[in-house]
Amino acid sequence: MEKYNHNDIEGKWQKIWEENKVSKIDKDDTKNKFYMLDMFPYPSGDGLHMGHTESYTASDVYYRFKKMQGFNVLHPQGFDAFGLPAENFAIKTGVHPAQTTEKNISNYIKQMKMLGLNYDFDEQAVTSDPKYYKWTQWIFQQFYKNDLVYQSTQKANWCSSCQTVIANEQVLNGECERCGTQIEQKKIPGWFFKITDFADDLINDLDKVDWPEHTKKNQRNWIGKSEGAKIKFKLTAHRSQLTANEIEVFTTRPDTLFGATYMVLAPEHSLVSELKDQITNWDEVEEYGIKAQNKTEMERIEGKEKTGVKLEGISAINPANSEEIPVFIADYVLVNYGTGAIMAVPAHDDRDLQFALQKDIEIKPVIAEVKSVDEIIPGLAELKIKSARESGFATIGFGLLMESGQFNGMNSEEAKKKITEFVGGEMTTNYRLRDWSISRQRYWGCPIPIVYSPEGKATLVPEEHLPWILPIDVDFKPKGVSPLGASKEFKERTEKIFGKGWTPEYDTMDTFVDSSWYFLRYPDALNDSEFCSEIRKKWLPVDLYIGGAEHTYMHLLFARFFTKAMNKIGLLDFDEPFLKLRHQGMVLDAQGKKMSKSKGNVVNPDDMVKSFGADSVRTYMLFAAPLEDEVMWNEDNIVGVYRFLEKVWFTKDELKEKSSEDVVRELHKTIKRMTKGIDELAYNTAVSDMMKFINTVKKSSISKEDYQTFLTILSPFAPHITQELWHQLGNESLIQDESWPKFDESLSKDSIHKIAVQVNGKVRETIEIEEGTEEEDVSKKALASELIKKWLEGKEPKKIIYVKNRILNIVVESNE
RNA sequence: GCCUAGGUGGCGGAAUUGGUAUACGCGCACGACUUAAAAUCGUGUCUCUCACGGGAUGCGGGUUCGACUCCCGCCCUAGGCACCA
Repeated sequence: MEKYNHNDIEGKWQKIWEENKVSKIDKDDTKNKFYMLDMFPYPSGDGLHMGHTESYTASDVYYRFKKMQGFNVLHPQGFDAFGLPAENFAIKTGVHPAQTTEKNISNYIKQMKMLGLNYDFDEQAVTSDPKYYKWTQWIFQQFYKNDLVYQSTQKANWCSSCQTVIANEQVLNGECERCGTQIEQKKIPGWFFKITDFADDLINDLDKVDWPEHTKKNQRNWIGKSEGAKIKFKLTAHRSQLTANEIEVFTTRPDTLFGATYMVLAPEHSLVSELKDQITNWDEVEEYGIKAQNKTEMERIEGKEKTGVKLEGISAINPANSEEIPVFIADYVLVNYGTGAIMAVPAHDDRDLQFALQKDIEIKPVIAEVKSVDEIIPGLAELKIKSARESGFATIGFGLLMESGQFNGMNSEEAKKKITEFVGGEMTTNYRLRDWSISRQRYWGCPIPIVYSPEGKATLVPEEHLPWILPIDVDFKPKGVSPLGASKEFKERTEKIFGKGWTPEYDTMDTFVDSSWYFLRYPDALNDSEFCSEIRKKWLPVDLYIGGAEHTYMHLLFARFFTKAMNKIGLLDFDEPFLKLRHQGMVLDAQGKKMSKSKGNVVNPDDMVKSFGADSVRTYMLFAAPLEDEVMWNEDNIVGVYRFLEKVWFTKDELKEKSSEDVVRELHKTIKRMTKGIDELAYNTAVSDMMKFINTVKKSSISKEDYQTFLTILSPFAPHITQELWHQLGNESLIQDESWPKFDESLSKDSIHKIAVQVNGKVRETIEIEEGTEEEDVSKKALASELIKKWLEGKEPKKIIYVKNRILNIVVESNE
């Protein structure tokens, strides 16, 4: 008996597969197409991590399964190669990001091949490659021409010491992660994509796609559509004299207008400075404004503590009841959501209530959560106030209006419109989604193909000059402007083409732009004259997309936006990029902790493959937990899968003329379950089904033919060992020649069922019945059992419930 | 704080979607083989009880003949929160 030597087998077949180019497909043949897409990795210096390993194996299994089912499967891979880590590395070491990236990519490819992942690396998409980003820039141009791009400013975290914008995640307790300097919020000018134009489509079209429900829910919440009203409040100053100023608020609850007992403006609201002369505590107001400016958005909205400052000398008039109410600025109101101002109804909004309790503002309930007027008891308002003060929670439900003048007794929904009308407001829709700011003050990104005239007017770089190449003569150290500003070549190139005094745009694009369309490139990755030819576009859209749940919001939303925008322009004839989406969970260490370099608990797939083989690593990754759950990488457990493969290996030496009947039945059952299981990406149970099968075989006997069928269904998980055995049995190429086996429905079912017999819901006996036994006969058999007779204690059954082939419940009495 | 998901043996997990809770794997214990060990094979392994039986799916309630599964209220963990990818 020959030992199972995974290293020899895997190396040998990987070499043969590469030489025979088994990953090549005819891309012009889209008749029976299936587009299987992976989220492409950022090629970091740490190499492929275990999360990639799981996700890519999952897709590789599905790819092999579909291929065996006769589909022409596109299964590409590429690299999201622009990004900050390479740039930071360059700042530290001076090594150019292009060099780092190239090195990392070749390492990634080596690792992917080592895992037996079958990609065609001749046609990749590498976002930092000018051949790729030429089309990123070209799409930017199309967006620009179609009025989907504009210039504006946005607040960002600014580190004055590093002289650069930094991400929220690099801000620790308000300080720069790198140098500890206090972070300020600075207004940065830049380019924006009009994603909000598509807000409604981005919500509604989720109905068209097969995605996890929670992912859809998250996207809807992120877009945050809310129906409400805009209502204007007049302002008074100097002992209640009306001023010319008004505050417009956005509210989703205009029905509670009579309960608005104060107003809040975002500290940055333009009206605040306009009212400077009327505000008698200006110093305090200004100081608060500066503090709020330097908080990140999350610091402002998190936590129960609400802060704010009353604008002394100013009041507003509640347009519903003409009452004079105080006006505050508070940082829990954000300037870029709604109108940047709110009417506050502490009785019916938790945040308003918290603020009101701190500032001792009147709480005025105006909604009774009841269905009929009779249920509104006297003193209800007082009760509600008391409960709000004690619990800290407002009542936010709907119901009938009270304490609201002529609207008393009206239901909330109707009152929304009526009250809005009454005060001259307007019903409107508001979104949480903001336009996409794509400018980054970074080097290692796609240059924005814009140049400025000496007068400062922005113009597109004409298509003939694309790719608008990222200059290489730069110093990576940030100096307050984008690194591209330091390039002599870039400036000279611009002046040479456009004339003296012209300057290029120095910012690069958000790397999310690159990854928002890469899947459109794969079908025709080598095309120099189009981003994708009409023939190759038939591969699109993606049939199945697998990737991490951490991309639930941004990447997936941006890619959907790109698809919709390109559809609108006429570049694509579909408007959803990913028909089916599934996530893979995170891979944690054996203690359930996230793997990170700083913790020193990173597991390297190379080492795992060396010790256990790619087949074991692949199969174990998928066996350890459901795909979408977290996987704890426990090295001790992988031996179970290794032993399973060894059993498969040695079974080759024990083949018999004929399979025993239980093996035949188990085989058909296993094929049936695997066919369904792989299709649903329920890989963990699919692997356990195969283990059960082998356990049956060990106790029985299997023929060569049935053994080969089993190798076929195992091959997507463990392609190397199955191919080797396939070869040893005298066959050619499993992956290229074999099709997915069919199962015999009648053989896949048990003929005898063990069913549980319950008395009053408790299992008291198990009986065996044949397939197709009538309910009556099942009852008879059960009632004839001595054990059951004993438990019935001679009482008459009240009710008998039979669930086919599963359970029979005899109800004698309820337990009273 | 807000949005979303999840809590089942010593551990990873299974449960035909409301029908015999703990499949499969790891670990552990005992046995076989061995001078011995490793490997392999076999048996056992939720818990309390001598037993008859009873109790367990994060905690507390509810619906049902029957609840890991559905409903209500808590607690804990994870992901995301717009310049990391």
